[in-house]
Amino acid sequence: MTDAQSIHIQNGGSCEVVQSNGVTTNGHGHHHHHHHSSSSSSSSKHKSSSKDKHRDREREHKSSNSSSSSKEHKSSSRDKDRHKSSSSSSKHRDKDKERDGSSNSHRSGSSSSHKDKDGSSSSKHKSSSGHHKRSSKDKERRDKDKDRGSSSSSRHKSSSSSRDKERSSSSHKSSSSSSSSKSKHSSSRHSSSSSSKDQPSYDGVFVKPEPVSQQLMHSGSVDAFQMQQLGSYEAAAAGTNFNGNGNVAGANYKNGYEESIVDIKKEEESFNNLSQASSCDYSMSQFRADEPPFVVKHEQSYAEEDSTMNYNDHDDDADEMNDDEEDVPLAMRKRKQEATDRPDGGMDNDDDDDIPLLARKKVKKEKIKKESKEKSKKRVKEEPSDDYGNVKPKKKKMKKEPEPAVSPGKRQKAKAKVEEEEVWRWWEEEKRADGVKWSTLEHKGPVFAPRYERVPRNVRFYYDGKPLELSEETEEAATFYAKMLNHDYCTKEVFNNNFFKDFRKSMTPREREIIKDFRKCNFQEMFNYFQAESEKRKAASKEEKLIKKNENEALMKEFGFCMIDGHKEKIGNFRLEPPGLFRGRGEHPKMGMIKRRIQASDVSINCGKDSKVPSPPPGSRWKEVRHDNTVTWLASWIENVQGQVKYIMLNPSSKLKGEKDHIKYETARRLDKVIDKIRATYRDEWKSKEMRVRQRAVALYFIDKLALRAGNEKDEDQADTVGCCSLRVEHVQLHKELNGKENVVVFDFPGKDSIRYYNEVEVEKRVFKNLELFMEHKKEGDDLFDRLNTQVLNEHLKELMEGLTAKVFRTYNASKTLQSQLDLLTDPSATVPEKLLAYNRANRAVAILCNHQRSVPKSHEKSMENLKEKIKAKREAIEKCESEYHSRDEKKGKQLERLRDQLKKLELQETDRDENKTIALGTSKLNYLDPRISVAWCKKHDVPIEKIFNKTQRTKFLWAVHMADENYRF
DNA sequence: TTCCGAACTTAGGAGTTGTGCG
DNA sequence: CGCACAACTCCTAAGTTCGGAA
Repeated sequence: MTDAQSIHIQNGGSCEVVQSNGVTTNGHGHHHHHHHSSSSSSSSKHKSSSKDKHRDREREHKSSNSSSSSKEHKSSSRDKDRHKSSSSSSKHRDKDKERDGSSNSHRSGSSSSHKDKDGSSSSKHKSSSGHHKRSSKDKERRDKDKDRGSSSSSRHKSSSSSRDKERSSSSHKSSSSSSSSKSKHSSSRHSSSSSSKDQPSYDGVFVKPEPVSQQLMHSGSVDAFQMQQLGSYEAAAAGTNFNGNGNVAGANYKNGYEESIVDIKKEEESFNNLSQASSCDYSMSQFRADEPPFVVKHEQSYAEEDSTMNYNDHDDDADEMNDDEEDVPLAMRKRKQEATDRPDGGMDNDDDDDIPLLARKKVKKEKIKKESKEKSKKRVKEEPSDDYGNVKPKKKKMKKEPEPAVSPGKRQKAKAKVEEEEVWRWWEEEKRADGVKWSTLEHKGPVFAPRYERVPRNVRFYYDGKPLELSEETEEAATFYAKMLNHDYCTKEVFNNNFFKDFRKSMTPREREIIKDFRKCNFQEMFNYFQAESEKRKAASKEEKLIKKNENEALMKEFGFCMIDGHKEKIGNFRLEPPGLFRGRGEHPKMGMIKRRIQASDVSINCGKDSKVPSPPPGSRWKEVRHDNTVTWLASWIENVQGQVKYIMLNPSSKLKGEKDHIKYETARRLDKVIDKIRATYRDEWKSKEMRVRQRAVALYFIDKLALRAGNEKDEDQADTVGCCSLRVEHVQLHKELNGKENVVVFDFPGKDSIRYYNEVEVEKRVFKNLELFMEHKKEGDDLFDRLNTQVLNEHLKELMEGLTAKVFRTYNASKTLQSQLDLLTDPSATVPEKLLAYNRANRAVAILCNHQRSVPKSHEKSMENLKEKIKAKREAIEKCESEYHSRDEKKGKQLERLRDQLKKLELQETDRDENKTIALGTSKLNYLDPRISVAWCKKHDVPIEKIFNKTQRTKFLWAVHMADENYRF
């Protein structure tokens, strides 16, 4: 594999990941401190990115919130910071950044206006914090307004507003200030200035880190790493290299660790690929100014066009725009009207109102309430499958021999293969074609949450300083909050308000009469009690723990498995979710609401027609029992906070899940066969006369190159996060030139789970021009791609390849990247630990591409300090040794060598730990990387599979372990 | 034909367990 | 031998996509 070259190709434009180096992420460590910190000042809650922690704390302080909150800080803060808090601010910030100060003002203004429109509701919330909302929201608002009407929605709206607020406030740390000012928190301006670079942190949400600076990295080479990490990490790859000099990039890679890699190759590669870079690490990205994430290679190729086009461009574009009436933004259709606001202009005339697709936003659904509806019943399809007939013998699974095609008849008796016992080698059987998922299914039903146990009488709830006895239901609600007293959530106003509202609902009339002010509630004693209980549990004797463990196992044995088509399979989540407080991520408008206890009468059971129906708890009945073999769930219920259906399904090791997973990767491999054509097509479409086609082509380019998510529209009662199709004007900044790169697009937006995505990407000129066009006459809350949404995009993709959807690109680019990085980084003659390092780097490259982040472990800072201490001590030892060393002293010489070696190791560890601080490798390994690539790599390089996959992963990927040989290639 | 909800995948954090170290 | 930290498991929120209802 080493030949990297072959590999690269990957995307045409896309990504490539890091070349060699790229992979590494870099150290972020540093980052935090840097930037953000300063910004932190902003009081706003949001967190600034990096340092978040600190900030968080700050916030906490600031925030008044309930008394309770007091403590929380610590732990969570950071994490939260990243996500949650940041969110709000972030958005704004983004904008801020872009516009920065001046603009801000405008915005705010505008926003305000919008708000106004929105209406009342918003105002309220806003008041609290933010003010402005962004235009986008405006749209939403509009929608909402329409929908909801002004009234009630307030909350929601409010939520929306809140978002706005948040955004505003948060806005970047610094910049945001403007907005912030209003917002309560807002801090003032800190440095608003920070221009682009600063990070924009969304305050809340992203908290991440700061960029690391490159600093540390040991070697110079490091830079490269950093770069990569930062931004692209790889970006480097292409672009960077070039720009920077290819060498650099490439080289580093290892260097960090030391090796050098193939610079050359990389460079070449880089050309080919575009890079993807991604990431946001918060940290990184920011810093990385240097590198150019993408490569521009294409440009060259397309350059020609551009040139021509350029001239025309304007014209063309213009024309196009005008022309396209068709263009009307999708939204329009839905539109709400409100549209008026926008100046619209340019883009489409048509659109005048154009409401882009969005318009439609839905208001949330009140559905929740409706739960009743459940139509469910209908489905029951019991399709009689032949198989049915038999009831399955529950016998266990047999291990079947491997006969391929065997009919599904499962049961054969086990032959003697003992193998791993009951492994069901479904991958050796034929797949079922139709939508039928199983023939027979029997299970014991879900395990209910333990019933509430009252706290001892001496553990009291205080109201206004006086102990107050609570009814059972009220007390339970109080304990939900008490258990979280030290969590950051408790410092959030939305959380506290939502909780108190629901808390009051659970009270008896008399209690309700008394408890009217949340600030007078004191949960401290309860909190202390739970802490003590927790300690007690930890301190329990071995016997006690063992007993508990056994009980648990017994439960798992009884309810944790089901019989499906004659095989015993593990259930993924056989316990119903216990009641508690809803913990939404980011600035979720519903955080803090009480998730109520689920009763048998809330649960629908799905099982085989001829199987034994699980028995509900004595005295109760299931809401429904159905026999639908076209779905895979065993039980379902509607969760009250968001009104969505929750399910009990099988474990990832099951056939049902594994088969689907296999299909997913096969689809991605099919994409590999047509990717060149697709890339050529979308490039071509950048010149289309139709605005919608251009938008679609540019969006697809981002999805391919940056591995962005599709980006569905969201309701207002959810956190404001976006994906590719839902990007708004404020999430993107265009720079003709930035840090030595041309045509740079800076993405900064809250993605899934409110994780910040920050990336400075060098794009082809034509893309850049198109973006300018798309943004013309739009304001902050407007959709960047107003004629596009995920349905439209996926419909188009379906025409390009069967089964192709936006998410396939993520899977494809992730797996492709792993394959190419492994080829590039693995030295066949290296030792196993070295190979593992290479594997982890390849994995890291993917994680960066996909922007998989994690909060910095709470103990990270401390552990880094410890490590630094050790390094320092080691250095001193070396110095001492050196001073005592006289050239002929062999002993000393050896000792010196040894010490230097140890130092190197420690430094390596430091880098590695720091680099991984904000990067989560598990998500990509579990969901995006074709396991066969890893299996083949292990087989080829004699690396035990256990080194790569832990036990859970091995069971999930058992099919891959059996299917792939060392020659497998994605 | 659009709209909407059901179904299923992807995601990070909390909590628990394992483990190497001093 | 307890500790610090990493590894892993569990949990459930938050996405995407599909297909059926209206």
